[in-house]
Amino acid sequence: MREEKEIFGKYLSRHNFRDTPQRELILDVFLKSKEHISAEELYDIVKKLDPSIGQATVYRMLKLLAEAGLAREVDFGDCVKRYEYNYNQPHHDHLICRGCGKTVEVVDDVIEEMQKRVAEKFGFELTDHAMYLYGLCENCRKKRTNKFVLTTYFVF
Amino acid sequence: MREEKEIFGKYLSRHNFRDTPQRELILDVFLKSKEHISAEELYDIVKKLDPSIGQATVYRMLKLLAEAGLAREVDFGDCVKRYEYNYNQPHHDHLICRGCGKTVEVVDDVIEEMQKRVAEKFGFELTDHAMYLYGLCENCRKKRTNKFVLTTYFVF
DNA sequence: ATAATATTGAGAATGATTATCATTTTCTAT
DNA sequence: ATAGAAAATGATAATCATTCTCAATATTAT
Ligand SMILES: [Mn+2]
Ligand SMILES: [Mn+2]
Ligand SMILES: [Zn+2]
Ligand SMILES: [Zn+2]
Repeated sequence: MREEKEIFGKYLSRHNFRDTPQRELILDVFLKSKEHISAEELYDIVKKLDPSIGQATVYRMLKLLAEAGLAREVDFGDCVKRYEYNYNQPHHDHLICRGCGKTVEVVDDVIEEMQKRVAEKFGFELTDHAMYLYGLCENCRKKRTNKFVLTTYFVF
Repeated sequence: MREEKEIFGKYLSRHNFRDTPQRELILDVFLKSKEHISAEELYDIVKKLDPSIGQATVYRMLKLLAEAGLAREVDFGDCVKRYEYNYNQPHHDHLICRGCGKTVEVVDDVIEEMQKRVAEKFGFELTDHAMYLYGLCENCRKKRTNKFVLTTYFVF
């Protein structure tokens, strides 16, 4: 909390950007927010605390946070940019349930290593990657099965 | 070519969809097109052959092709849906150059296997995944290096 | 305090995609 | 071949997240 604000403060002065109450408020809310928040979701919280804040400011701020290394952008496949806390966090990928949207953060060293090798095999130097594993969580699998049983039961 | 048209014809009749000259033309063009084509790009080609065709029809047709299993949707991270030929094709992922956009189709059995295991470890049944490896191709790395050398030369 | 510069909020604009709807086309049963 | 039901089409409007524009305001270094 304290440390992140310092990091961001340094980022601002390093770029001759200015410290404003809007930026401070948005940073506070972001740091307290749950993971994978979208600009709209963040804006909804922020405007309750200060209705005068415009949504463009929230969009702009999230971009700054990503540039400052405090946030990472993710996209679970719906083309809505979501942001997660990224300061001193180890890299991870995501496992997402197609049924309920539940996400799990995962990382596998073998996969990470093989990705690098695959890239090198084709003369590429890997800079980054996007990996999203989609599936059905335990709960959603149960529901799916029940529905199927029910349907066939009625049909025949 | 012949086979794909048959597949699509069966798909149409199975769903009580109709065979139209627009659909035939768009299918023809899609089958001849280069990989990873967007709706707009396909529309640009199609409208030269038949200027009366609307772009909505092209969008609708690509959705049908994906449903019929003839096309697969991909998104290289810019939130533009692209479609690639998918009939009897083995699964593959993509390696994309951040410098020039060049793509390479890749697949790694170890990665595929580990993805399944990671999902299972968290109680998920994997249905599909999106994996995009981003990097710099050999050419772009050379350019990048040259630019860097030049810059530092001038700065110091 | 001042001037230079950055930031803000409102609203317009964007760009890819989808929805709407009146008109036209296809298919199927006569 | 023909009529009638159903589906498809093309033009256009709508959507949605995001970015842009710009006049008004705030911050910062002097
Ligand atoms: Mn995450
Ligand atoms: Mn491909
Ligand atoms: Zn679930
Ligand atoms: Zn390249």
